[in-house]
Amino acid sequence: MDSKKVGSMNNGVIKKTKGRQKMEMKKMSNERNLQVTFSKRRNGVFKKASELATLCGVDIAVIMFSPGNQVFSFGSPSVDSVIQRYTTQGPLPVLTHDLNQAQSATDEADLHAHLNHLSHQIAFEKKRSQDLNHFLNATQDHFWWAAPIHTMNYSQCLHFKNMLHNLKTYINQSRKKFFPHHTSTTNCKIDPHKHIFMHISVKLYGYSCI
Amino acid sequence: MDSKKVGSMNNGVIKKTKGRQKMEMKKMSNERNLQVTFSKRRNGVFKKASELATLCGVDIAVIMFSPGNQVFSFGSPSVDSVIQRYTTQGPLPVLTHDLNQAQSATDEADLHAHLNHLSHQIAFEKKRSQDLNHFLNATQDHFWWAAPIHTMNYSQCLHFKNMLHNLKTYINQSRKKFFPHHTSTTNCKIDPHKHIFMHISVKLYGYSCI
DNA sequence: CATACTATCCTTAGACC
DNA sequence: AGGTCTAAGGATAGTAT
Repeated sequence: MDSKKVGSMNNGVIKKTKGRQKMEMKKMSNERNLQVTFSKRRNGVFKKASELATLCGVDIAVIMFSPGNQVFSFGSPSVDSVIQRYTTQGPLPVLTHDLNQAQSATDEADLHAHLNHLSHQIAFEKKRSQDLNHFLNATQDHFWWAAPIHTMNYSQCLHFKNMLHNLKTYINQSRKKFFPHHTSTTNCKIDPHKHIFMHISVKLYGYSCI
Repeated sequence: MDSKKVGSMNNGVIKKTKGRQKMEMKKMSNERNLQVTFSKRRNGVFKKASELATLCGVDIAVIMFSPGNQVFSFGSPSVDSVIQRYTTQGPLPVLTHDLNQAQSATDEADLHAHLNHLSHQIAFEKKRSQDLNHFLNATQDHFWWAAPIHTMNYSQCLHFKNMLHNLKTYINQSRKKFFPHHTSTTNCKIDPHKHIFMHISVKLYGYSCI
């Protein structure tokens, strides 16, 4: 129904929805929003880089380290090839942009914030190591792709994506074959072009393997 | 005056203005437009990267080679620092850096040792995947398990079955962990932790493996 | 944490300077 | 090469799920 629309109507009163607001160019204070924003914008940057590579046929690499000290990268044709080319032929100071230089002044407040941040990182790593430990204990003979998604690099994700795509196809075939009257549908969304660094989603409602 | 508006009026005839058109995701044919687009989008990517660095406090590097083989780069705090960090610890997702603060030296040492141990295991898994990727790059083809199921031989099917079994186990694990009170089998999210590069979601309503 | 939604704001193709 | 303008399409902050 229409009533599902968020913020459009509420008790017959038009409620002001929170659209996009002008972004203040400084580090976000709200940790929660920061996380969401990072996730979104990270994909945004990767997408832009991918489009640029496709449209203009340029080689490009993007490397970033999240606040949690985790690495994310995108490369066309590959991160390593671009880096190698860069280190070989081009550390020439052609164009280095320093747009965000205004905040590079490190004062005591920054240092304090940094230390605070580091302790957060420690906590994060600790939790993460626990997750990994549990996982490793649980599956002695696991395959790489069964590892937590965030440990995969780009090519591994591609790999995984292809696997899921194929899996979906096969599942659909099997379902039709063995459950022709099953009305439910598999819902595996694989965006072919836009989000190449992709989001794939799989839900296991019921699975049985002989 | 209004007459300065480009394309709005021409000889008393409303002329269709050229707004932005939906972009076809392939290399642009027109050399001139390609050059212009590259210049615009290059700045766009740099801007996005800069905003991401500022808003979320991430270290990021962008390197690209124009069609004319010219280097453009952006880095926060610097391209080289990010590259170095990437080449040093990059392929390994975990690994911390040392702290100057000796607040909890014991915990830190413990944690570091633990992470080190885990990183070895991860490295092992990484190597496996790299070997696989290498082989697959050589053939420039799809991965065997990504091929239609009927082209698999017996051992491959076995392998695939194990893969699915593992996937299922892991998914269930994750579900129990993050949705302990979720009684239904719906919505099994692979969501071990933050910073997931992609989200997977598959519905398996019926699957049978030979 | 990821995602769906929507209102806003931003980016940019194409043409012109 | 850059900068301007316009209109369309894209990106995304905040929120709820």
